[in-house]
Amino acid sequence: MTERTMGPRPTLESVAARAGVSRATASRVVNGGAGVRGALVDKVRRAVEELGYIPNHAARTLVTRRTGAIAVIIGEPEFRVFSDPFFEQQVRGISRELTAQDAQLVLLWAEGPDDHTRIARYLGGGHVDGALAFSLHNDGALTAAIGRSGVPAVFGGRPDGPEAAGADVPYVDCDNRGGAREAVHHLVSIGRRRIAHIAGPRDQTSALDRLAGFHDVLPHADPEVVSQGDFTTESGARAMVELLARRPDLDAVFAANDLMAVGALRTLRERGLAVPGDVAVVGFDDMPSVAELADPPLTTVRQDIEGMGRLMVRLLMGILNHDKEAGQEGGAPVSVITPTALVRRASA
Amino acid sequence: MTERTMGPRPTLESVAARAGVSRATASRVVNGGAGVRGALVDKVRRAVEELGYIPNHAARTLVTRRTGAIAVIIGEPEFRVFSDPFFEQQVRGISRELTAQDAQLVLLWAEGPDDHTRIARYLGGGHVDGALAFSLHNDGALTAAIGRSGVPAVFGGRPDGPEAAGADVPYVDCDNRGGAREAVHHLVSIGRRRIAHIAGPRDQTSALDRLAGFHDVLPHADPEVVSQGDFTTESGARAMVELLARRPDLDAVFAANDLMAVGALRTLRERGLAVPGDVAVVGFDDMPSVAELADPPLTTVRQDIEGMGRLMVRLLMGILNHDKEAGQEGGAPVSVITPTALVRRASA
DNA sequence: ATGAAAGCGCTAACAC
DNA sequence: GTGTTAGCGCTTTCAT
Repeated sequence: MTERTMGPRPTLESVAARAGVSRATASRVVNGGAGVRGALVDKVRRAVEELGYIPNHAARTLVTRRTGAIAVIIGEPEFRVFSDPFFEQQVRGISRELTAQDAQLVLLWAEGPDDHTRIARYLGGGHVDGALAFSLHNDGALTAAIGRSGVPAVFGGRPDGPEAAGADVPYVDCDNRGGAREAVHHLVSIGRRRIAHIAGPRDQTSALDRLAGFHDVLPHADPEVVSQGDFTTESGARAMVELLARRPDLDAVFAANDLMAVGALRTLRERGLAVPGDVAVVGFDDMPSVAELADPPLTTVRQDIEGMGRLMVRLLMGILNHDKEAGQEGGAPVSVITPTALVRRASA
Repeated sequence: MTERTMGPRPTLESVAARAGVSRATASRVVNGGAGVRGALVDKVRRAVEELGYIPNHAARTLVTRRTGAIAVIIGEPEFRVFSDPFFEQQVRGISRELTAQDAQLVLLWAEGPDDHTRIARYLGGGHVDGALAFSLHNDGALTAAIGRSGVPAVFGGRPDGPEAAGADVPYVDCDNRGGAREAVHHLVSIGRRRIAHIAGPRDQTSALDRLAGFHDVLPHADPEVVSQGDFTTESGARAMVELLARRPDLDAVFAANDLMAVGALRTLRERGLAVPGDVAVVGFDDMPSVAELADPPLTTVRQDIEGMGRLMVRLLMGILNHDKEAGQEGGAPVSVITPTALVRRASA
């Protein structure tokens, strides 16, 4: 490696000197070179190359008031947030889009209430330009802390709770309600009439919205046909047992996510019921290694999780640029609801 | 919320003014207050409180040349890095220790070769004080890029490949070889004599070291008794089939990780062989939701994964502080090998 | 113990 | 187009 005995790191000053221009011109070139004669642009570029110049981030931030970094805040009401494939996909989408926009991802892991103030301070400290957070349950305090910090933020999933009530925070979520409607419609369209629902946690908006979609199509459904789960496979199996006890004659079930649908499949198999022959099953999410590998493969509602992650970034960037230009609060923040699509496989 | 119509954010200047001291004194107080009269300390503290002053990070970094941020670099030769529970635990340990040290975690996700230069540039750009990376396979280029950047780095797992050869990079790893020895010793001590090994990928040092440990205890083992796996449950099951074909009389098997041990358990069960009656099985890792829940529960070698994550941070911080004081390269970087412990359960 | 002042590296008016 | 200049907010000698 031909590494010149690197003294102190080269500064814009040294680049300018070497190129025989002023610091201002050097700066212009480094930042795109608009309004600088081609000859000089070349000269400066060469100097940058030869010196191995890399702009000093702190100095730049100090004057521009932009850090180029975005915080991704992970609350952890549950164990295993990261192992969750849903989550991983979303963070991956975020990471990719951030990279594409040349921004950095600062990971903030909130493990408990003590961390809320720490995070609020951090956000308030101007370390990042904006924040991305997720609407998990029990995170009212975190949501509030983020709001208080004054840093623009976008949520993944529709926020809930009193803190979010009038707040009108921008978020990205899939059309949970519409997707659920489509799922139930599908069951109706293939002739099912005694349709049950395995609902997700009552403190997660996605679960509530899916339940609402179910009721949109079946407004007169008996409360007995909806059983409560918690998004785990186990709970799905248990809920299916309950439903079967209450309604032995049911001919279809819509589970609020794939994992619970797989649990239901298990119970059904144990009882010797054929799917979809006796009971048709529809899930939600279209989790890669879940829906496709289920037995039988799961008909489910797909959502573009990675895309939602990317969208969160774009939305945030939009808000940041808007803020910059419009000075004060521009138009109300606009949330994005992404479409879902029914994926037909063998289970319904 | 009593929020004064916040104009521009308060600066040290305004704090000093309000406290009736100089900026220098205010700065001293903000940074611990050493060598400042108690009365003044109080005054300044109060001003900070009243104004809601938060130090400007960029300005501070500009003069101190310290960012207070550490990069965590995630290479991704495989799909599903983050879903890996091993990985999650380690990152969690890192995150916790970083928080404890009041440092920030900047996540760098390297998805392909194109990202190497991007990452090298980022590291070289002085955005972070140091970096943490992992020794996955096929990451020679990444490792090299990190090295070239000149930023102090600590690896998780013993690095491999030509790039790491003479480089002598600091790393944190568990005593894979010693742990493997202990596992095999245990099998010997309970009277097993025909012991086989299911090895992990040949391009991962952890797998190689475990294999070496196996040979330490059984130097004359026939090559036939070691079968190749890739750390997945599936591969463990297949490897067990092979071993059984080659050595129908084997009475014990040491798998290089828990997942493969579980696979072996499955094959054994299918063949109607009792564990540990006919064949004793030992794994490696003591993965929470794997070893304990296996049937029968797995005897395995435990390593403190989260602790290793924390150690990576401490080691890095040690290097950073050392660099700062000693000016130039201090003593050679010292890696840490953490101890393992055999956990006896039912399988051996 | 405290203050005055220099300067970290950069961008952005503003002049030319 | 290009250069000059004034800070951004902070830490840190260096006097006092």
